[in-house]
Amino acid sequence: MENENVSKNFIEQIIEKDLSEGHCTTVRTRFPPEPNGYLHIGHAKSILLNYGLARKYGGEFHFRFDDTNPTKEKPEFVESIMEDVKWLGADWGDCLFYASDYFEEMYQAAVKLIRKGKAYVSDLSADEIREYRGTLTEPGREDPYAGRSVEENLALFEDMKNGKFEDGSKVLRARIDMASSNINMRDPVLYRVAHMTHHNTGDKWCIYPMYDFAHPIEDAVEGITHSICTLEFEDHRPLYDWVVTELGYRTEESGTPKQIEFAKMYLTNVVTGKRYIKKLVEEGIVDGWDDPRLVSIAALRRRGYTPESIRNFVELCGVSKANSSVDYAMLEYCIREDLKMKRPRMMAVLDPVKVIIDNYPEGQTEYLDVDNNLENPELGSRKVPFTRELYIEREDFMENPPKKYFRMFPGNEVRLMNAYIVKCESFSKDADGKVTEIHCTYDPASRGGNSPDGRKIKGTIHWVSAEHGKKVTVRLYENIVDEELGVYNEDGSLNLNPNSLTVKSGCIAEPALAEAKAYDSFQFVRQGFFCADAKDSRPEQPVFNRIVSLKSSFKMPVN
RNA sequence: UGGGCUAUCGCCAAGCGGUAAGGCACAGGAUUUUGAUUCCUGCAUUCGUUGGUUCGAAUCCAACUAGCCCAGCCA
Repeated sequence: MENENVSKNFIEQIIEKDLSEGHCTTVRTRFPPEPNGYLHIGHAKSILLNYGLARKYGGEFHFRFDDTNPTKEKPEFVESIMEDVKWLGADWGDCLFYASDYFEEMYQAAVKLIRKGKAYVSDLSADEIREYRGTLTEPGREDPYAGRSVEENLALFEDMKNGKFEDGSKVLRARIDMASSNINMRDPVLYRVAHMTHHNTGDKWCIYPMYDFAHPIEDAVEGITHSICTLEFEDHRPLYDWVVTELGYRTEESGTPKQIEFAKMYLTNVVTGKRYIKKLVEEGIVDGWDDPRLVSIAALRRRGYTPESIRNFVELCGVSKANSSVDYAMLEYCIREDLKMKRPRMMAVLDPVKVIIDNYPEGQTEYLDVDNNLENPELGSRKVPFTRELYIEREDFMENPPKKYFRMFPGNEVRLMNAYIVKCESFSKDADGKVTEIHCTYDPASRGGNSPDGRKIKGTIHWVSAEHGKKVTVRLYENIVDEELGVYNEDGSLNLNPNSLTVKSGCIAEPALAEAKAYDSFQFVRQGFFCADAKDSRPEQPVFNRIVSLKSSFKMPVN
């Protein structure tokens, strides 16, 4: 972010222009979620964008719950949202706000508009309002109640506030232009009646402001300079401007608060829509909002993604106004990049086959010194037990290897990582032709995996002592792919691809891995990055979720 | 078919009248005790299309085409 060479995105350009032309003297941004669900990767972009901008220009970042509609909001969601924002590292300091704290101010603002003749109380029903609004191609018609006097409107609005009217029986509308080509300007509803207990204000209010009226006021009250939101609000900007100028919050010179829109982020091949995620959760297809297959912040955390990797990802994606879908490979690149230097690299065999070293003493255990991360000595080292009987990966042995296969096959020498060079002498198969046991001899002079005579050993494979190895559960997740789910069908049918979750129960890991604690993550040698599941880990047998696999493996030649 | 917005490599994305940054992905090659990493190398004579202005256009103008958003008392 401090890099001078990085080009500025369009929002930064707007801000710098405002700063240099004196439209504002400081920068204040905000992240205003409605507590009606869990945050996902798309929100992370908004959070980090707003937070990053505030930091970059030495301004302030506000975290505000946009809780103006009690019918959809729950305290459970404010908890989870707070946790996620904190985890992402967007430090809001003491700038935590609730839109509901401004209800009085908003009420007074509405009264002000009525006094100016810019708002009126309407008795039209929701259906009637829709009818009067017209369509995309036809203008709307004047509300029959638009002619009420200021005094009448004042009295009616006060009665609305005092609970004299049923839900839906009256609304306060702005008086703008029923013929506007922008439907949002056709006398939008400012306040509706809803006799409902609000999670923050309780039963104090029975009228609640609409987003279009509330949001500009919230921004203005907090001194937000740049109100950054997504593209679908572009058509609302004239209304935002109307509210903020009619109420005198914004003058010609200042120009702030101002709304700026950017394109939402979509990821290829994953379900990003809050609506769909909600459905998956409610139908029990996934195991909660933090199911590792989802891209909610909670899920990414449980899966083992780090805040740093997500920050970097968002940075890499950039900001623009063009609708786009970022390749999932970009996210995977970011987590690999972040973890590779800072996590221990351990050995675990996902699909074990037994290896016996015939010339190694029976009953002997050697503890070999192994660096936790060859590229980062700061991570120290550990002792790994080596014995006569071991497990290696089934795919690391082939009876009839194709060309350029340089792992284990009869007569070939390979290096057991950090241990010894061994030569495959023989093997046995069961009735189905499945390899059951492989016999090797080892070169005692090659301790640590060195070749004392300098001979080249092309293949290095990982292994686990049969005697000391511990069982761990490993889950290899595939992302839930849109097409396979059928989430976009008319009937909203959902078909979960059975391959989207694979449990490999037979995984044998080196002892150190059995001690993993929640959220500990490791690079399993040649298997990718894994994270100890915070929800399912048991002391006796930890569960690891794969974060992302390593880039490639041997590609079998096609004959 | 009213209004708003967008269009630059497979995917993001710079560029703001002076002759197409960068990243991901991909493909070669070198090093390697992870077929990982690292390291080189390659990867848009062309910017949705067609015209125009200009010595010069992805950048300005015009027309067209495609995609997204808007008719909640949701946000």
